Amino acid sequence: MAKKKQQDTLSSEEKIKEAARKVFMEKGYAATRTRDIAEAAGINLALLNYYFRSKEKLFELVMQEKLSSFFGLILPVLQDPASSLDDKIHTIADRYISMLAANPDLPLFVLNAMRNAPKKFAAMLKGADHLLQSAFARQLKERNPHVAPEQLFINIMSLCIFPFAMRPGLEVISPEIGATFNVLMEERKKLVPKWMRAMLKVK
Amino acid sequence: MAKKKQQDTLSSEEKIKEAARKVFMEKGYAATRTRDIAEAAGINLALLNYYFRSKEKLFELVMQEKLSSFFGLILPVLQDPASSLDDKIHTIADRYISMLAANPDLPLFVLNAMRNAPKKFAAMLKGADHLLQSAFARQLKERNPHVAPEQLFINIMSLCIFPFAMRPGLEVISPEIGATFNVLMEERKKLVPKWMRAMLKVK
DNA sequence: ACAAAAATTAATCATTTGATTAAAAAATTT
DNA sequence: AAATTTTTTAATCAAATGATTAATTTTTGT
Repeated sequence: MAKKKQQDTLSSEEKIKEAARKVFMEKGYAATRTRDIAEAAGINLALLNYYFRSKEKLFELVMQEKLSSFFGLILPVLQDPASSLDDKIHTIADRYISMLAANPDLPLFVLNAMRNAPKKFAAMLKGADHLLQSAFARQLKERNPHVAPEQLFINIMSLCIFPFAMRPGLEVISPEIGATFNVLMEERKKLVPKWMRAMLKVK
Repeated sequence: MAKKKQQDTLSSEEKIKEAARKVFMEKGYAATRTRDIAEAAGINLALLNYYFRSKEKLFELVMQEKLSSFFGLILPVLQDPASSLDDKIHTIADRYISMLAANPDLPLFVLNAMRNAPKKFAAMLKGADHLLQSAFARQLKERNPHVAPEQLFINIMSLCIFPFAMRPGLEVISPEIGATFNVLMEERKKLVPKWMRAMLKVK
């Protein structure tokens, strides 16, 4: 109960943000009612607009946050010239799988955000473009000149992120996978680097 | 102009279905207004309810269709005991990449549908569960007893499908990828099988 | 303790939205 | 061609929804 006071003392503004994160992540922008958020936050509907002006502004705040945590995790790694390629691959796999195990709705939320508002997304990622000039791309190209580095970048993203996006479907086509999903993902922290090394040998 | 007559003669019911496919795929269920569909179909709003009773019924029709084309493509391959493992991998990669190049919105639509209505999705896929008892799973296990077959199943799905789901994001972090996306995907038809073979050697 | 500012609420508004109704138009049947 | 059925539309409804307003309560500063 050491943390109880802090929870109860959460400001209304923070309670609304917290509720907005939860509801927007679970249902997406269009399916979310501002009343749902107000109820989840335990505050009056008008208070939401008092603090955040509008549903859209509140959503952009949440989106900003989520995109930052999603890409903030990988961009510094890609651009680090000091670490080795193997290090980068290991770090990306390990961090992404850990983060997504704790935030299972994040992939679909980010994918939808990118598709529905590419302009806003581009604005938020200003300066983080030009993947192909990154240290990661250079190292991939050095290790395997036969395959375009963007292909291998797509691969590590796919292997780490997509399993979480397809989880609900996996649970239907194989209940066993549903039951052991977290174990499988934990295994992937070590497997993805091994698979990437194997793929890097392919011409 | 050989087909022109057929287009113009499209029945109202079919025009509505066609418009519903387009709008639902682009915007998702919640963000779609029945009026958008009516307008895109060039018919009166009331006619939509006359033929399809409700927005939800119309959506389920479209979802049924899309899920069928998405999974109908892979399930027979997985269960075919006659074809080799390499054949299966090649067929899946080739067909998925071709289909998704022609239907770029399909992955996100299917992922959202599975997450938002897993019950309905399960009902539609009745009899297609038990992936782990499929010929594909058995062949994976024979070829590489060290890695769980579900991991490799997840991998081929990820490598084929995820690139299309992340395309809008890729275009932002690397405009060059955006410009050459279709070429990259075409290359992947041959690369994915090579990568899968390489991964199958990993213990 | 009092005034001013900030936070919170109930009530309400204006639009949007899915759906229905009743009537008109078109097609089909007799 | 008259009657019947099917298709289509304009008008409208009721509920949902994002947002505002005006009043009340709470907090802060003096």
